[in-house]
Amino acid sequence: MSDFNQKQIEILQVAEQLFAEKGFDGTSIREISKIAKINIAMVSYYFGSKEKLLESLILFRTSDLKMKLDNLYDEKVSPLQKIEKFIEFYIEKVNRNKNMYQILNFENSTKKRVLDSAVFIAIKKGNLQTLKNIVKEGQDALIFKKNINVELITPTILGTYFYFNMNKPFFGEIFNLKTDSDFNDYVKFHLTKHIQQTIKALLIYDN
Amino acid sequence: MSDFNQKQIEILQVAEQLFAEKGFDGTSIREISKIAKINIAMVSYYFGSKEKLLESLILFRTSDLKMKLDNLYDEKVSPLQKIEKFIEFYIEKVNRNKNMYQILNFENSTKKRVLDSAVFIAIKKGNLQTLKNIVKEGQDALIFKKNINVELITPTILGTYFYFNMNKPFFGEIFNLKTDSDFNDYVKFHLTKHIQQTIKALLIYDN
DNA sequence: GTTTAAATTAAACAATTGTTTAATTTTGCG
DNA sequence: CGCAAAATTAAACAATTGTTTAATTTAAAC
Repeated sequence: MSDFNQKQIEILQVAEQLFAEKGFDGTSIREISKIAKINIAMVSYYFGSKEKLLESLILFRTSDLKMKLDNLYDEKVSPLQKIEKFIEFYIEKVNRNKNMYQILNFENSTKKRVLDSAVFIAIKKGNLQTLKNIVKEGQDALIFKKNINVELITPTILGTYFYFNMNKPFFGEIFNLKTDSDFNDYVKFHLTKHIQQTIKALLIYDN
Repeated sequence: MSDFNQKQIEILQVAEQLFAEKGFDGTSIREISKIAKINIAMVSYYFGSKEKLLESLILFRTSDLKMKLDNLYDEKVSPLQKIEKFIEFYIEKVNRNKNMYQILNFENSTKKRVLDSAVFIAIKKGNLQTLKNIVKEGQDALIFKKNINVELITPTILGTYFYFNMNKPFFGEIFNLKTDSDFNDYVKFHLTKHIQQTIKALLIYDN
């Protein structure tokens, strides 16, 4: 497993925050060092380089990104409730790790760094399979309609969340969300519900 | 209006491409100059600074970002068809200006630069109003259900698109999209349809 | 307490950054 | 042509970047 000592973890946490706020290229080692209250040489000493610091951060957080949604499949609840729970867990998890996702989303779209996408593709495929199982169960029970493009459900779930998050100033204004707490509450109680309703409608309504 | 000469436009186009690919901080003026085949001093000469180059780029593209969807409101088509057209136009426009949106999305989430969000908030509010008009029309005609959180529809429309775009490697693999042309075709014919179906279901299906 | 390895430091390193300067070339107009 | 403004250039600039060095301090083991 990831064997980082306390000092390393502190550095990683500061780096995570700054990378999310200002981007990898927009963050300097001196800035990280200053906030983490360490000497600039410590980053190279512990991680080797700035690039490897990012790799270590991803390694450090990867376990957090893995969803344990498989148990959902066995539960004795209706497919509809499984979908609701799937979305609730997903949004909650992504929202808890929003800084890491912010970093990954950007570094992934950027052509500068090639972060090992094989790991993340594997995770995404796992989550997709879980979703496929639930959808199939709902279709077999004649609750969900046929001809569902399951692969595009996750983009709608996470995309809605990310777009909402990326446009914090706009939605903060029109929904009058002043603090981070207000924002998180809105995500938890209203945005999650919107996404649940959207996906449920998509799965059920046959036009 | 924006009075940029041909040389300036060439620089802006190169900058747009590179900023989208590598981020603002990840792109150097020398890199832009090299590709645009100009002297590095020309950027300062024409735009003042790198930061102002970004501002000029935004100014240069802002008119492209404005949607002319208002005419949609008057058309003699059903609210359902208006929604379909709204989404089709929206996705088409965003996809055509994807580089600019990529830049704006990132620079907007970053706490480093404060790009004048007032302009974009105004644009977003305008689009939102158009959508509200359509939804209200559908509700009055008893086609759409009551209690729709219209503000969250755009996040679902654009969020789905952006998430799909941000994860090009993943979706390229599972959908076997090898070229950019394949990708654009998938967006145009399948992703757009998915989003249309999703929003229509959300507007109609009452659980 | 001595010794050895790990941790920490300040300083220097070369490379790259955005920007400016000052000189030269090109352009357009009378 | 002659001339003034605009465009273009190479060079230098100071600042910041990531990284390394070599010396010092701290910690742990014997």
